Amino acid sequence: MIEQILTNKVTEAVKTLYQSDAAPSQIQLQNTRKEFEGDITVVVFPFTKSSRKSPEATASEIGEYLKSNMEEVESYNVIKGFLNITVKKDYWLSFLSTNYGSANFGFRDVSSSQPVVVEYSSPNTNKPLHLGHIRNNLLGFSLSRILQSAGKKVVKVNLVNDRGIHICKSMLAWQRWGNGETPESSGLKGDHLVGKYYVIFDKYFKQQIAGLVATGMYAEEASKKAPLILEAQQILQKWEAGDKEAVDLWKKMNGWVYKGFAETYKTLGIEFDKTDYESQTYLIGKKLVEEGVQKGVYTRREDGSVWIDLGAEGMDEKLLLRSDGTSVYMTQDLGTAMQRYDDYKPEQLIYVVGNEQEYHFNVLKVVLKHLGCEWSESMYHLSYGMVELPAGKMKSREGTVVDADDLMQEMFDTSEAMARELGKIDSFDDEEAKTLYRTIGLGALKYFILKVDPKKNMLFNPAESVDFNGNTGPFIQYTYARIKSVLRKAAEAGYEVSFAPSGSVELLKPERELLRKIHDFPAIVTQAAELHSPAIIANYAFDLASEYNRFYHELTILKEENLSSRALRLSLSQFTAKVIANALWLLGIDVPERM
RNA sequence: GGCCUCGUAGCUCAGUGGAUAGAGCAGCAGCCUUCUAAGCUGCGGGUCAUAGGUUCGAAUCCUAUCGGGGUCACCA
Repeated sequence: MIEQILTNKVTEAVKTLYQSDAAPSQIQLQNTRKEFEGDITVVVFPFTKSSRKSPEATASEIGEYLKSNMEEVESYNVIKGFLNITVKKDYWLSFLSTNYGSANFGFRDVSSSQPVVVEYSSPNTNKPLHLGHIRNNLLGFSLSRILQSAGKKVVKVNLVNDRGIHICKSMLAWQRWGNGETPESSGLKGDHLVGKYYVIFDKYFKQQIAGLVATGMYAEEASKKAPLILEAQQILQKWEAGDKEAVDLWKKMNGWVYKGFAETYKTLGIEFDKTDYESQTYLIGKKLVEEGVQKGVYTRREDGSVWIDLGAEGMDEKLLLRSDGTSVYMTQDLGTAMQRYDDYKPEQLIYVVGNEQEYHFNVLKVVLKHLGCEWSESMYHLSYGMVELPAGKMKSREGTVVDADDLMQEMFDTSEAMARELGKIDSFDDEEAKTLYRTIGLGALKYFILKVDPKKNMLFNPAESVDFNGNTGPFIQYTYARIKSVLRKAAEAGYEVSFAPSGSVELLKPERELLRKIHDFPAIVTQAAELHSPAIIANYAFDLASEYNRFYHELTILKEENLSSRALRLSLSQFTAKVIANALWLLGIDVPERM
């Protein structure tokens, strides 16, 4: 890579010219801004201390040194403290000809021995997936692909929260008001059916609370004493005791939900290597807590509850086990983490979980450390922000959640309407058209969500998310499809899409800009993996597509009569298509051959 | 209240130590006998929340203040 060579040569220049060692952090390279001539810019301000000359003079001296000592340098110019280097076209052309046919340009082979474990999705089994889960799923899936492409072995894990009081609420409501309704009899997706009874529970529960409050009870007390919640707790106790009736119902309803989830995951296009269930891992956690008590790092109180005091770490006292011996959230996560470590000895253990749980994960890390698990340092919480709606926050109880299945269907419908309006599918058969609606609808949704920095809260505006113009997934997909069309036309005309480097071919500005952009891709993948941010890839993909569109409009391709130029532009187009496809693949977005 | 986090154009977002802070949307004006107009070009739009500080250089780092969000459960 040219950047590496340049870094070395600049170090050498500073050493030779000023008898001084430049620290790696002092060597700042950046892409030259478009309004100036050049490809790569060296910022020379850091060297003026050792040169004891003006920034301009320093830049000129280094520029002169590079020009005579580095064969890739064509020329240079100096503006203030910025040394703009123009790289020889031979470098660019050889970069193009050696890489344009490579299927996995920008991706590294998997080289790590220990895997990175990415846990994401992690749904509760009492209601269907919603918009918040979509952000989670897309981030987790995309991050997995990014890490893998940066050379990591990746294991994608889903941790299903299949036990607890919330499930029992749905079970109770179904027993009482369900009349034996099943997904088959109702025509509802399993997860939606179970979610329906969760809502029914809540409705009657609220009525009971209101009734108790009317008799003079405080609301807080009423919510603990309402008959429905007491019954749900009884079911939970029965379940923990292994009561057959409770367990059978639990299995049946969870089965419906899993079927529904599987469908949603499939439509969304995400998958897992392994699925864990909390009903199986919470016991490991309990054992760990016992161990901690025996080691004396956790303390058991008189009532039987177990605590850890994290005052020394600037945190609170934290409950690890209830007085009745049942486990809490932290207990389960301890168990799950330990199991992950035992199974994989991961290089890094990544949790894709909302930022409202930041404190929880900080505590989890420290609690494990107290147990002597130094590996807890390798846990990384990818803490993403909430998805807000124009009307405000999503609240399941107020019916303001955006259901995942509904949302995807809406995207498909909109893309269909749009494609018809634009007359895009006249030559498509039904099957191909349907695939296109899905590809584009999902492309719009995924890009809309992934282009935002994970850690930030984001606003989901339904009207804007179905927009297919501008900075959107479909714009990028369209750029790809158009390149494919050009390549098809070229093949029909008998032009060969191959590039033989030739000294006589010119490299015009739009071509050079496009090549520079493509040249950045491998570095972008590395950066995205380091920062755990699919948004970096998304924004890059848009920049690249924009760059191609400028190239496309400024230069003819098929009508170009100079053979070398046409070959250059065709191979450049093909290269761009490949990189766009690779970038979108990292985001889990498919590309259409035609649109 | 303690801790965490965010605040950039009318709106949604890029930009985390470098040049005159960028896109898209929305608004206005152009471009389809042409390789796909889901596109391209142009115009207008900014006290980078505020005030200090560090630095040759700050939207970016530090401190304080203001504003939004989160969190501090024998919920998950």
